[in-house]
Amino acid sequence: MNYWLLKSEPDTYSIDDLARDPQHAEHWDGVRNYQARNMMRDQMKLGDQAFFYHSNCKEPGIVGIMEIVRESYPDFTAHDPASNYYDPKSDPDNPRWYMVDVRHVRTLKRTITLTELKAQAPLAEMPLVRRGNRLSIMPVSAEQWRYILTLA
DNA sequence: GCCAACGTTGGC
DNA sequence: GCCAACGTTGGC
Repeated sequence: MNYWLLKSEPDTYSIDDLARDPQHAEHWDGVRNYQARNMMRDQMKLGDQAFFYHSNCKEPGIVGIMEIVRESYPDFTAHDPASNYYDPKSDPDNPRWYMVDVRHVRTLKRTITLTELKAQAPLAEMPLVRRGNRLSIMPVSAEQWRYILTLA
């Protein structure tokens, strides 16, 4: 099993939105970066777990845990002109972008803030805490996963 | 709102 | 294939 960290801006889609969904599950759409797409498309497997990370907000950090409940399939929002994620260059017959389905596992009692994560020596290698990293999907090692959970 | 860092685009 | 210009991300 693999572990991941998925970023979302809470103003757009928050952990509460996911928890509120009747199925507690949603498609993770709008990934428009090739590196992130490749990881999602090629390495994200059913049953993998992922941290839900709130970005670009007052208190950026890890707020919850999700599980991958459907492996990658074409991101239909890329072909919807009304969508913010519309990509006219993506051919529906040869989709450029993919998404997975995630299920809410639990919301942490508190946010593990980016500031706090940056202060942890065992997490120094995480792309998240490294300068200038903007990947919206990144792998988390089993060691890092366990360590982060001890902070919660 | 600022701006550094990074990815993408497209002319050449 | 290079690289300047531009757009986006996301912390602060």
